[in-house]
Amino acid sequence: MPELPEVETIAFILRQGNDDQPPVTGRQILDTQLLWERTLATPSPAEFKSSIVGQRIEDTGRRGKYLLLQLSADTLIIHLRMSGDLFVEPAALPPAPHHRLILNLDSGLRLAFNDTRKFGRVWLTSNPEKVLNGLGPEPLDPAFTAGDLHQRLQARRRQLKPLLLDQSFLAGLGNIYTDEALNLSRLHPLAIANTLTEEQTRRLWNAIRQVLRAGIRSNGASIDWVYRGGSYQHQFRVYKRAGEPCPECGTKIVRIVVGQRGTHLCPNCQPFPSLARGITLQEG
DNA sequence: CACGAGACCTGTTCGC
DNA sequence: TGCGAACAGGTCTCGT
Repeated sequence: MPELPEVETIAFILRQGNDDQPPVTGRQILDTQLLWERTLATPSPAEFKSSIVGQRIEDTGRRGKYLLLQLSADTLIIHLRMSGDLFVEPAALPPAPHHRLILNLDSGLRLAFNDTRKFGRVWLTSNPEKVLNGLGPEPLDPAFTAGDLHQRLQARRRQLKPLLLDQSFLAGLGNIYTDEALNLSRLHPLAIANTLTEEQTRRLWNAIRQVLRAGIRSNGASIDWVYRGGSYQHQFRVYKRAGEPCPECGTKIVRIVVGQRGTHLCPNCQPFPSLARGITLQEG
């Protein structure tokens, strides 16, 4: 479910609290319940419990789509994948359906990892770099420039959409924000990375950062029954809008499949780059 | 290096 | 109404 803006929002709420739940920072972990074993990537369930009990949650953060809980000694890393979510709730409640891991905290609270589809994973480690080291740059990092993006694109011959979804190329984009960024920058999802001009690259760089920042400002996007609190779905330009008019030109938005992912675009604003592909083939 | 298919899972929505 | 197919915000692995 969650992409960079949703994970950023969750990290913020865990740190600051909101109307629905108090912050978890400062709370000590008293006990754990692992309800679905495969949720725990590492270490073993026994080692997890003995290591984490007694540690305090010092801070929360994010890297790509990974949620980071800095504990007294270790880092708890959580990836929500498609359907994961976190709840801070009274420790006395019976576990809700789909709760996979519960951390009982002091003050009568617990932090519950709820994950309908069971794709989510949790790591407890003293060396978070080991889990995170394959990730590409953070798109909102001030050090990540349009020039950096251009250089990375020129080194690749893949289609734009699957490349932008590749977390080792750039960390944090998922299906929603990729479609939105491609539409905003007027680039076709099947355009080949190393054919982009500097001007097109700059548009893409701007668009990626713009949609991610807008997503964060809206506390992320909520779709169907998954996730809560976000409102960015009301600003979607193309995602899940097949058949509806493009906000720029009114042309009907089209849904295609790219790399087995539903992909939404305006065929007028994002024309298929047949010319660029032809040149590449002749040169290659 | 790049691509596609299949796996991992459960729940909702779509089409007939 | 009922029922199977398609689809869902992600990633990993394997074969070509």
